[in-house]
Amino acid sequence: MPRIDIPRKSIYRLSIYQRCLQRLKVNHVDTVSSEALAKAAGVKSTQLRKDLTYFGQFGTRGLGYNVDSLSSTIGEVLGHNRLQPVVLVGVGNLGSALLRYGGFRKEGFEVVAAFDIAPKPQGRDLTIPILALTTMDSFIKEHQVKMAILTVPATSAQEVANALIKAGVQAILNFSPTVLDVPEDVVVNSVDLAVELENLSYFIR
Amino acid sequence: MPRIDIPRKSIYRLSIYQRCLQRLKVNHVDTVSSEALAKAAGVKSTQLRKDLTYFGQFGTRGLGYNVDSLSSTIGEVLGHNRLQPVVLVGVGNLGSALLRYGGFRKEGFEVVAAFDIAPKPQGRDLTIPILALTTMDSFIKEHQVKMAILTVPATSAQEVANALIKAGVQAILNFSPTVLDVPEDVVVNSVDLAVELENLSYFIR
DNA sequence: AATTGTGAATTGATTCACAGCT
DNA sequence: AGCTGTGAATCAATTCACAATT
Repeated sequence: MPRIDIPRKSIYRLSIYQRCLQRLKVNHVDTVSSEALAKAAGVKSTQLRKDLTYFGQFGTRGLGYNVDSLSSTIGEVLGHNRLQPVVLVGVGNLGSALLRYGGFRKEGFEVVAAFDIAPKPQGRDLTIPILALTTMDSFIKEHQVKMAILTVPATSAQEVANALIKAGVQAILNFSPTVLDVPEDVVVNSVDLAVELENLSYFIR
Repeated sequence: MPRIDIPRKSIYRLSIYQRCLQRLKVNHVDTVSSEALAKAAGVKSTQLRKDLTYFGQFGTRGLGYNVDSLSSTIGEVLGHNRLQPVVLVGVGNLGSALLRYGGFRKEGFEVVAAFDIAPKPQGRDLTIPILALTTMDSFIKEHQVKMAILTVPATSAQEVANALIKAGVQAILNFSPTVLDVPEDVVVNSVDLAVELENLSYFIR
């Protein structure tokens, strides 16, 4: 696995290409040029081609890419052609909104359980069980969950992250406004809403 | 304003330093070295120092940085020492969760109004008015709003973005899973939850 | 003695330019 | 003729190494 020297950003863009391809598929387009796909994804065509060559050769010179096959190849590369179980920890405002947000499922992720210190009765519209934090470790081990969404307050984020990792979680999508300290074989993507806003405010005159 | 050749990522990190400084302030620490602050922010000390020099010299050699003054300098640079009004468009699951999420206010942002095609009666716990999309343009102009949070479905994202920009919005925090096409004097930060998850799934073995 | 600030070196990502297929 | 794939060139960001300062 030469996963190590492929730019992180290329992997991100792969997801974006994937989404554009899906849209093309819906519109019954079956072939697309790097030029056209790149435009839809908001990047240069050379970048798209370079991104793809990290993983192999998927196009036909003179013609372009087959939408179906490129899409399934990218799916394979991203490792989500099978449904991936995910747990969510911290059922506050944001946490419960994410639980209700169905968008993950069609992208290949299934939130199989949510955990909270106060395991409130799940809302009528929720099918996902909200369980006590104390049962998290065994649940993760039993269901071999590798991914987690972290929506707890900043003060407990590190502690919960440690527990997740100890139980076997390898990737965390972190919404808590904290820098998590994790072993190097664990990946964290942080989404910090305040930081995003602050960043924007720099650019307005 | 030499805003143009300062790495975007440096600006992001500024926000993170800011948060760490805030924490130090609470703990009554009044001086910090680049080494210590960098560690808290999860970066190398040279990077922190380089980031800061884009804006000036704020430290004392042999000693470090004054927490208070560095924090207020960064606040100035990021342009949010005054309260910044923000509108939110699209009061679905995610949108209403963000409305309830109070975290923005203490970072200097105030969500002054929310808009939706179907202006549902605002929940009992919400003080923010939820208005009809048709009133958005005049509201934004009247209140001179420069920033918006976009939480509408992908299908209407571009259209709503156009309307926001036409009304005078200069920065958009976009949660819709779409690539927005905007004029170059408008900044967009996109948070795409599915892309973040997909990206993580690449890294788990 | 400690720690910042910064030019130079390095590493990494993007874009160019064109060779190679279909 | 058209479009991909890719080594080379360029551009950008990070890290190093150390001079400057308190």
